[in-house]
Amino acid sequence: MDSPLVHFVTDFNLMDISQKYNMTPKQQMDDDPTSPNSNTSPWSQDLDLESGEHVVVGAPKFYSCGAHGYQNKSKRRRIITVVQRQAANVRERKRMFSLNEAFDELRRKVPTFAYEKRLSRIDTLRLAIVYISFMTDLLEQTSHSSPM
DNA sequence: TAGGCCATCTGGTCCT
DNA sequence: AGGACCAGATGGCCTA
Repeated sequence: MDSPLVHFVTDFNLMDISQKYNMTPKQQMDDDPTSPNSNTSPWSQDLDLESGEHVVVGAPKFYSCGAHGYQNKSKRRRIITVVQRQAANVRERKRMFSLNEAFDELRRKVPTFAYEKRLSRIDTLRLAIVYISFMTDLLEQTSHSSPM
Protein backbone atom coordinates (compact mmCIF):
# COMPACT_ATOMS: atom_id res chain seq x y z
CA MET A 1 0.00 0.00 0.00
CA ASP A 2 1.46 3.29 -0.95
CA SER A 3 0.70 6.65 0.42
CA PRO A 4 -1.55 8.20 -2.22
CA LEU A 5 -3.86 5.26 -2.09
CA VAL A 6 -3.86 5.19 1.65
CA HIS A 7 -4.67 8.85 1.68
CA PHE A 8 -7.42 8.29 -0.78
CA VAL A 9 -9.00 5.70 1.39
CA THR A 10 -8.64 7.61 4.59
CA ASP A 11 -9.81 10.81 2.98
CA PHE A 12 -12.68 8.96 1.55
CA ASN A 13 -13.68 7.67 4.89
CA LEU A 14 -13.35 11.03 6.45
CA MET A 15 -15.61 12.62 3.95
CA ASP A 16 -17.81 9.60 3.74
CA ILE A 17 -19.39 8.92 0.40
CA SER A 18 -22.72 9.04 2.02
CA GLN A 19 -22.20 12.67 2.72
CA LYS A 20 -20.59 13.31 -0.58
CA TYR A 21 -23.45 11.83 -2.45
CA ASN A 22 -26.08 12.74 0.03
CA MET A 23 -26.78 9.23 1.11
CA THR A 24 -26.89 7.34 4.30
CA PRO A 25 -24.46 4.55 4.89
CA LYS A 26 -26.90 1.84 5.47
CA GLN A 27 -26.31 -1.68 5.36
CA GLN A 28 -27.97 -4.81 4.86
CA MET A 29 -28.28 -8.31 5.86
CA ASP A 30 -25.19 -10.23 6.56
CA ASP A 31 -22.01 -11.18 4.86
CA ASP A 32 -23.46 -13.50 2.37
CA PRO A 33 -23.65 -11.69 -0.91
CA THR A 34 -26.16 -13.92 -2.48
CA SER A 35 -29.25 -13.08 -0.60
CA PRO A 36 -30.87 -12.40 2.71
CA ASN A 37 -32.38 -15.83 2.73
CA SER A 38 -29.24 -17.34 1.53
CA ASN A 39 -29.26 -20.68 3.16
CA THR A 40 -30.20 -22.21 -0.11
CA SER A 41 -28.90 -21.86 -3.59
CA PRO A 42 -30.55 -18.99 -5.35
CA TRP A 43 -31.94 -21.22 -7.98
CA SER A 44 -32.57 -24.36 -6.11
CA GLN A 45 -36.28 -24.19 -6.12
CA ASP A 46 -39.04 -24.63 -8.60
CA LEU A 47 -37.18 -26.17 -11.41
CA ASP A 48 -33.97 -27.97 -11.97
CA LEU A 49 -32.80 -26.82 -15.33
CA GLU A 50 -29.90 -29.20 -15.53
CA SER A 51 -32.02 -32.23 -15.13
CA GLY A 52 -34.98 -30.60 -16.73
CA GLU A 53 -37.11 -31.87 -13.95
CA HIS A 54 -40.12 -29.82 -13.05
CA VAL A 55 -40.84 -29.68 -9.43
CA VAL A 56 -44.17 -28.11 -9.30
CA VAL A 57 -46.29 -27.78 -12.32
CA GLY A 58 -49.38 -29.42 -13.15
CA ALA A 59 -51.34 -29.39 -16.22
CA PRO A 60 -50.68 -26.80 -18.83
CA LYS A 61 -51.61 -23.63 -17.11
CA PHE A 62 -50.72 -20.46 -18.90
CA TYR A 63 -49.44 -17.06 -18.00
CA SER A 64 -50.70 -14.59 -20.43
CA CYS A 65 -51.07 -11.30 -19.56
CA GLY A 66 -51.76 -8.58 -18.08
CA ALA A 67 -49.61 -6.35 -16.25
CA HIS A 68 -51.92 -5.25 -13.51
CA GLY A 69 -54.81 -7.28 -14.47
CA TYR A 70 -56.14 -5.87 -17.63
CA GLN A 71 -56.17 -8.62 -20.11
CA ASN A 72 -57.59 -7.21 -23.27
CA LYS A 73 -54.86 -4.98 -24.50
CA SER A 74 -54.17 -4.77 -28.13
CA LYS A 75 -50.46 -5.41 -27.76
CA ARG A 76 -49.33 -8.77 -28.87
CA ARG A 77 -48.76 -11.00 -25.96
CA ARG A 78 -46.65 -13.99 -25.41
CA ILE A 79 -48.52 -16.84 -23.86
CA ILE A 80 -46.28 -18.96 -21.73
CA THR A 81 -46.88 -22.01 -19.66
CA VAL A 82 -46.28 -22.30 -15.96
CA VAL A 83 -43.22 -24.35 -16.72
CA GLN A 84 -41.85 -21.68 -18.99
CA ARG A 85 -42.58 -19.01 -16.41
CA GLN A 86 -40.73 -20.99 -13.75
CA ALA A 87 -37.81 -21.55 -16.07
CA ALA A 88 -37.70 -17.84 -16.79
CA ASN A 89 -37.71 -17.15 -13.07
CA VAL A 90 -34.77 -19.48 -12.60
CA ARG A 91 -32.86 -17.80 -15.39
CA GLU A 92 -33.58 -14.43 -13.89
CA ARG A 93 -32.33 -15.59 -10.52
CA LYS A 94 -29.14 -16.83 -12.12
CA ARG A 95 -28.73 -13.59 -13.96
CA MET A 96 -29.13 -11.57 -10.80
CA PHE A 97 -26.76 -13.90 -9.03
CA SER A 98 -24.06 -13.28 -11.61
CA LEU A 99 -24.73 -9.58 -11.38
CA ASN A 100 -24.15 -9.76 -7.65
CA GLU A 101 -20.97 -11.72 -8.18
CA ALA A 102 -19.75 -8.90 -10.37
CA PHE A 103 -20.65 -6.42 -7.66
CA ASP A 104 -18.72 -8.47 -5.13
CA GLU A 105 -15.72 -8.48 -7.39
CA LEU A 106 -15.96 -4.73 -7.77
CA ARG A 107 -16.24 -4.35 -3.99
CA ARG A 108 -12.98 -6.19 -3.63
CA LYS A 109 -11.30 -3.87 -6.11
CA VAL A 110 -12.20 -0.59 -4.50
CA PRO A 111 -10.36 0.42 -1.36
CA THR A 112 -12.74 0.36 1.55
CA PHE A 113 -10.82 -1.02 4.46
CA ALA A 114 -12.21 1.48 6.88
CA TYR A 115 -15.72 0.37 6.11
CA GLU A 116 -16.90 -2.13 8.60
CA LYS A 117 -19.96 -3.03 6.69
CA ARG A 118 -20.34 -4.26 3.20
CA LEU A 119 -20.97 -1.57 0.64
CA SER A 120 -24.34 -1.51 -0.97
CA ARG A 121 -24.49 -1.84 -4.73
CA ILE A 122 -25.13 1.83 -5.29
CA ASP A 123 -22.33 2.82 -2.90
CA THR A 124 -20.01 0.40 -4.64
CA LEU A 125 -20.71 1.98 -8.00
CA ARG A 126 -20.27 5.48 -6.70
CA LEU A 127 -17.10 4.66 -4.87
CA ALA A 128 -15.72 2.95 -7.96
CA ILE A 129 -16.41 6.07 -10.00
CA VAL A 130 -14.61 8.26 -7.50
CA TYR A 131 -11.77 5.80 -7.22
CA ILE A 132 -11.26 5.66 -10.97
CA SER A 133 -11.24 9.45 -11.14
CA PHE A 134 -8.74 9.59 -8.36
CA MET A 135 -6.45 7.10 -10.00
CA THR A 136 -6.75 8.88 -13.33
CA ASP A 137 -5.77 12.17 -11.75
CA LEU A 138 -2.92 10.53 -9.96
CA LEU A 139 -1.68 9.03 -13.19
CA GLU A 140 -1.81 12.37 -14.93
CA GLN A 141 0.04 14.08 -12.13
CA THR A 142 2.81 11.54 -12.06
CA SER A 143 3.19 11.57 -15.82
CA HIS A 144 3.48 15.35 -15.81
CA SER A 145 5.91 15.55 -12.95
CA SER A 146 8.18 12.68 -13.81
CA PRO A 147 11.32 13.56 -15.77
CA MET A 148 11.82 11.94 -19.13
C1' DT B 1 -41.99 3.24 12.41
C1' DA B 2 -40.01 5.02 8.18
C1' DG B 3 -36.68 4.46 4.92
C1' DG B 4 -32.93 1.92 2.64
C1' DC B 5 -31.42 -2.22 0.50
C1' DC B 6 -32.16 -6.45 -1.41
C1' DA B 7 -34.23 -10.86 -3.62
C1' DT B 8 -37.70 -12.46 -6.29
C1' DC B 9 -41.47 -12.53 -9.52
C1' DT B 10 -43.39 -10.88 -13.58
C1' DG B 11 -44.42 -8.93 -18.17
C1' DG B 12 -42.56 -6.28 -21.99
C1' DT B 13 -39.08 -5.69 -25.47
C1' DC B 14 -35.19 -6.84 -28.18
C1' DC B 15 -32.26 -10.09 -30.31
C1' DT B 16 -30.77 -14.58 -32.25
C1' DA C 1 -39.83 -19.55 -30.32
C1' DG C 2 -37.04 -18.78 -26.69
C1' DG C 3 -33.38 -16.46 -24.09
C1' DA C 4 -31.40 -12.07 -22.28
C1' DC C 5 -32.22 -7.85 -20.43
C1' DC C 6 -34.87 -4.47 -18.13
C1' DA C 7 -38.03 -2.11 -15.05
C1' DG C 8 -41.96 -2.17 -11.86
C1' DA C 9 -44.11 -4.32 -7.94
C1' DT C 10 -43.87 -6.60 -3.68
C1' DG C 11 -42.33 -8.22 0.63
C1' DG C 12 -38.64 -9.19 4.06
C1' DC C 13 -34.86 -7.64 6.86
C1' DC C 14 -32.25 -4.14 9.13
C1' DT C 15 -31.10 0.31 11.21
C1' DA C 16 -31.69 5.04 12.87
